[in-house]
Amino acid sequence: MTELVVTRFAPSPTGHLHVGGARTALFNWALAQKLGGHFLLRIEDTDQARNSQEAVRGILDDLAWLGIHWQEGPVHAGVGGDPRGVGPFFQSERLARYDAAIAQLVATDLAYPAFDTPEELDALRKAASAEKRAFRYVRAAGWDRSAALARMQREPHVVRLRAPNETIVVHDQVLGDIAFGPEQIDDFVLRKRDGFPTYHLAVVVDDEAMGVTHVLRGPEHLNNTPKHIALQRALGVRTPIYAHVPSIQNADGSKMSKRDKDKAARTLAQQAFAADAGLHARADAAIDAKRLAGWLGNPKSQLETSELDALERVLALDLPSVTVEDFRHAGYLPETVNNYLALLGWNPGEKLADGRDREQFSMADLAQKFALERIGRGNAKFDRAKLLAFSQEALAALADAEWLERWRSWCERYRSGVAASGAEPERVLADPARARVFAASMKSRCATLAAATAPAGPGRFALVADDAFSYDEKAVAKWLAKGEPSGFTILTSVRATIEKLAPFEPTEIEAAVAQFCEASGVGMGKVAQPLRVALTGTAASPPLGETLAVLGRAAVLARIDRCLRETRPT
RNA sequence: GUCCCCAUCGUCUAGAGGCCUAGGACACGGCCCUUUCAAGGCCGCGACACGGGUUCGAAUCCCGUUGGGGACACCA
Repeated sequence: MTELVVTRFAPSPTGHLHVGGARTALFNWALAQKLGGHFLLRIEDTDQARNSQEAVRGILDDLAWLGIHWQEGPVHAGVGGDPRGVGPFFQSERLARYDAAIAQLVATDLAYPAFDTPEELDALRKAASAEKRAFRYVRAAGWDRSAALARMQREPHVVRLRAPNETIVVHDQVLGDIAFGPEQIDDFVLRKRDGFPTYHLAVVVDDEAMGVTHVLRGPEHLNNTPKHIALQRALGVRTPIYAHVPSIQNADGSKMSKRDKDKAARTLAQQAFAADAGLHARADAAIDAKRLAGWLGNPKSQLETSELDALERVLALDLPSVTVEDFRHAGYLPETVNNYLALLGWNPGEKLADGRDREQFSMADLAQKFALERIGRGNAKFDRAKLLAFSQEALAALADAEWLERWRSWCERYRSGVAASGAEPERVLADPARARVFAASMKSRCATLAAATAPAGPGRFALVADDAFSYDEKAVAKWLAKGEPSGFTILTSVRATIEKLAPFEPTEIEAAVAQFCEASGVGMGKVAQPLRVALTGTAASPPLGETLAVLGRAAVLARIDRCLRETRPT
């Protein structure tokens, strides 16, 4: 009888999923798929101090967007997971289980109550560090069990495990066997003063209760693993298979974390305020002035996610993307994020027919090919340029209709930001034929969905009103004012051709313009560039046929007229 | 400070003792294509951290050095 493979992702609800967490979730999901097992989601909300419903919702939403679905876990108002959803798996709702484990351990004298105050422990730690030795909690000599148990009934206390006096070997599937000597496992806390379990207890009890067979997690947990094994032995339960994946770092080698955004925001905000004191008024409208001042002055403080978002918006800060939501906002496809993340520390090890390594794969490929043996051991730096290149390629590979659908829903979700940039997606979306041309011409020109609406982006010209763009002076001088005949003259005559043209589609437009060139004996550039300047304000745009077709005849004529009116010297 | 982990082009990586003159991708540079901007095609630049072993033979195994990362909470 083979055991059902169960993997899990167990985030604590402190904000949107960051890339490291997303990759861990993805790997766990993939392993379960590969082995025909279950992937479950468990919210580790045992810290009463930092814990938010909003964050839970955000994480669930992030996972659902990525397409990482759980067979077992929280059921949350239509977000992600299996509709049969077993759960909810919130540790805060499972306190009875942890207490039962504690009772068992205390009864067998494998755990004991301790009454030290946080201040006392703090003093001990300081003393240890002053003497340059490692602090290790040990039960005082002459400890009286029955007195302690009696005292436990009436005094606030924590419960600690009696750490075993033995070396514990972790059989890590990525790193190999790692030995931890007894001096590295002290009598750590299992249950806090507030009655909530610590992470260590909750994780061990739940992994056992949920039948978890494989634990894939970040490297920060490696040193916790011997503690977990010690606890499993005390409890008399199995030890799952462990695998620790390397961390994801910033370009400078520091660990990639949510704090990076906060730090970058402080620096950028200070610069912005220094450059323009008037910005203070705008910032004050968005977030509490006192909070803002406190945060600016104290590098250790952090803004709430909502405050940070508000500040980012009003000051137009360009903050680094670190969470899944950031990348979604930045216009990446979920499959691209998954693909890139998976490649950070894992690869399928396949060669393509042309000799290149397989780097691009789908979720289905991942589910089929994922294997622990191919997880790398070194840390990986997050390379935004490569992600962008992946995004570019994935977007270009989409069918026009698909691109359009993705772009439409992106625009809807981030409507306010799109509007703030001055883009009006409805302008092209309103007409299916024009929308399709837009999609086709944006696909190879946009590395992200957001690029299409960006203020200086390639789709800009099609998304603004006919009188809402300005003319690049240099382009006007070079392509309209100069030459014999001048661009203005050519514009006037080509206008007549355009006015009569039907159907108004890329191929026909291209042909008509080519014919016009032929007939009037001027080169293509002499016609195309003046048209581009008149239509988009600049000399750069998609091919002429696409540019005109996207705008539609009425807009094209209106823009030519406006250009003649506004830029032609009288 | 103590403990743990890691180490191939700038970055992600392939590499399981001879297939390695170390392969691919991104980035970068050049050329081609071209009505502009892209996209695409071709070419180029570019790495086994260092020092000792083991072996007929080391990027690959062992030891040390150096460098990087992580952990040392009543956070997870």
